[in-house]
Amino acid sequence: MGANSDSRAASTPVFRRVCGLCSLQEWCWPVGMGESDLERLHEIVQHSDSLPAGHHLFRAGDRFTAIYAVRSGCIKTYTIDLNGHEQIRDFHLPGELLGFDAVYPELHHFNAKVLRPASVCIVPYRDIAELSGEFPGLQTQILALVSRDFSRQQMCVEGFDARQQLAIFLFDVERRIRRHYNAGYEFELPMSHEDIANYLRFSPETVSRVMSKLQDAGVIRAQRSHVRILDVARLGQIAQGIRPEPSPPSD
Amino acid sequence: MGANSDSRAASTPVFRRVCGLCSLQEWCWPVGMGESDLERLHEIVQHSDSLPAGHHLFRAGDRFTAIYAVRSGCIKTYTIDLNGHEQIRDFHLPGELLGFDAVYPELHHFNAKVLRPASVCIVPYRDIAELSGEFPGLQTQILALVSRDFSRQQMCVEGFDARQQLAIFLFDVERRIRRHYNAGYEFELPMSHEDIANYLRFSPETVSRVMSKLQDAGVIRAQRSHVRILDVARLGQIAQGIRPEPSPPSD
DNA sequence: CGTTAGTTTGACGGCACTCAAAAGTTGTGG
DNA sequence: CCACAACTTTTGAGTGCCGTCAAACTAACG
Repeated sequence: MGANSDSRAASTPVFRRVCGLCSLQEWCWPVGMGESDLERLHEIVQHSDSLPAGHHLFRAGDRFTAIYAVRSGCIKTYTIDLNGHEQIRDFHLPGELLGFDAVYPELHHFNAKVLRPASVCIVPYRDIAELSGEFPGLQTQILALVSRDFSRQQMCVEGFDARQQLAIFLFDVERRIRRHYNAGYEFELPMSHEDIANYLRFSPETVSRVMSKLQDAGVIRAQRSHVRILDVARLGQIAQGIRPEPSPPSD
Repeated sequence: MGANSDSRAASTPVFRRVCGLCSLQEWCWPVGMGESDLERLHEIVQHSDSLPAGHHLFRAGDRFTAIYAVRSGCIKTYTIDLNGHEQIRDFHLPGELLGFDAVYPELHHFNAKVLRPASVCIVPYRDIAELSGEFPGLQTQILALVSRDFSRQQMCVEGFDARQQLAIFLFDVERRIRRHYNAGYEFELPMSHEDIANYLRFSPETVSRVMSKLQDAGVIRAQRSHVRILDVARLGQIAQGIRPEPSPPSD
């Protein structure tokens, strides 16, 4: 799975070729880290090869050993409920972390499965704990990242109807994708309608219907998973529950 | 607001009288802490007097300075959306923490308001960060607490219909209350039906209706906010989405 | 080119929301 | 102690959104 313990060329600082070049570094770890810190960090981070769709990073019940950072592709975390139905907890795109759910009690609550071919960084938790002692800034950074993901994940539950929830979802996913691949509000949804429906807790048919309605309204253009946001402002308004009706903000 | 800087009698270790006697200590902080650690901890923790219902611990937009631990009473965190409607994020009962939402970017996202007269411990975040350097176990403990609250808060969104969601809610609240006041599955809901409805994202009428149905089914006995769980096992099954119908687990 | 999985579209039904009013509870002042 | 007001909870009737079931359509893959 990993591709870490290979040739550590002596002359050039190897972390430049891995963590140093990684587009994630500004997101994942404090930018203020010095070179020696980065080198130290690189020693404990494992970098995976490309993982095929369907591959599991970990499964519910696995012992918690590491935190993962997505470098490319898409990974979903999910559980299986008592009726055997899949329940998706979150989608993880490049620049995002997963595995924190398991910090306590050191067991994974979720399954993590690759949706689109993905490569990840694997950060052993024990080493993080050690490093935190040396660099107080690191633990603050970790809490900040957890806090960020925490806040974000609550967003999609905020919608009052399917239309608003889907608008929030599209708005959010587009923004997260654009951070790494800017393509002018045009993008591929890395997950199926069925997965979206599962995540937002409605049926695949509803995803389709609401997409069509948004398209009819001229807000987006969507054919299957290929989406282009035509009216960003309007989509944002819908996501925020602003109806083009009455009710001035002065309540 | 605080009542911390009063007579520190020299002879008896004062932290015993405050943090040492506090019923929260086993929940809030590592039990493995030595006496000197506890003493140090007590120095930085402020203990509030009883706060009246309606009092705000902090408001959205406030600068993040401290984490709060509830000692008694009930506190709700909520936001106000663009239409001026309150949206409750969570209820905080004795033994639980709040304020972590603001770790990044050091601003509170939520309002925190006392529902039932409450007393809290106030832990300045700067001091926590300092202490964490000395005691590596502390930051692990904090992450664990965040992780615990994180997991718990996701529960109530898991229900597929009002019946299941309310069952989850009652089951959860009863358990959390019983941790500190064991009264044989009989308890007072510390929040109004309107707050419950807001939190679970349905109408107060639905709360009433579903409560009545659960009572008719002999699962609970409920008059207004006074609730007694009659059939714990059944309530748990409802919460887990188990219908007394077909669908064997072999899918 | 056939098979399969995923998406779109339609018809129908049920759960929960809205509107509305009655009943119960809490707080205040006489 | 009682009367009244303000609020919360309960109960009922009507409506709409979304889920289920079903079928047609499209894309992907061998």
